Amino acid sequence: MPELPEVEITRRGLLPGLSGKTVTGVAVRNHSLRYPIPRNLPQLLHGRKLVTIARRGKYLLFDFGAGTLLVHLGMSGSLRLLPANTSAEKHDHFDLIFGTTIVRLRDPRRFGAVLWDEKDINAHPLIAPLGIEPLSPQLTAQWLHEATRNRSAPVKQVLMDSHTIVGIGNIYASESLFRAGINPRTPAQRLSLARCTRLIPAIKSTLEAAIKAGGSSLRDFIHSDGGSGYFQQQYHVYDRTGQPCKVCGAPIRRLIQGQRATFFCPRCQR
DNA sequence: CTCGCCACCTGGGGGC
DNA sequence: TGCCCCCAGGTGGCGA
Repeated sequence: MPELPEVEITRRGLLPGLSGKTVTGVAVRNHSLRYPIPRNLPQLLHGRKLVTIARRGKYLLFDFGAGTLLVHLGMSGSLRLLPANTSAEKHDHFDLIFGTTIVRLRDPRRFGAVLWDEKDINAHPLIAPLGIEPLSPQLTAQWLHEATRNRSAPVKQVLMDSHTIVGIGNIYASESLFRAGINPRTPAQRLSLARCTRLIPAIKSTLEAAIKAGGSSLRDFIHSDGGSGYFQQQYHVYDRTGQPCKVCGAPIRRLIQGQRATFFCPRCQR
């Protein structure tokens, strides 16, 4: 389910209801996610007060001051705020309980993660190697141009490489390249500075639009089906194989890059 | 270093 | 209805 916008929408949806609250319990129904959920997590978390929720890439960082709970939603994860007496369903693996309110992780494919760290979170082995935040002012055309000079891989795959830029997943990589008019197969090192200058605002506007679309139905996203904000997105190319380009009418094409589907307009994207 | 491929896991949809 | 195959929004780890 989640790329950066969905993770950010989740963060914003959870924060107001949880900041300053104290953990009264933890329920783990299935430890076997991408990494095992620590066996002693209930003891580790009990009685701790949540300071805030941050985000780094697609990781949610529940900041308890003296420690951090890392949560990754994988391909199919979602977090929702629910009344504490809500019965758990099949793929509800983990609850963080704050009195009468719980945060529940549902993740059918179990590619997600729930981990605990008491050291400097920025030094955590899963966090330290992460690349630049796409919505930060640090990400500029010049930065991208320099960062791609030795990258022979297709630009689409470089956009999805979390050690370069975080948060851009399969959907928004295709959508950003469409907005920028760049063919996804272009070797990243062959992007001119002028093309980087088109691509950066395309990435930022794509992600910001998705956050905005999700934010407009935040209540639904967090409180009901976990996905309603997401599907209001209007895709230009993603999952539109054979349908006419909304700009030029040419049929949208699908190809495989790194075992992932890529969608693009062969006329608008050169 | 970078690249390209594999693995992890479950469920939904289409074809027969 | 059942089976089989393909597909799915992520990413760490491997060998080359």
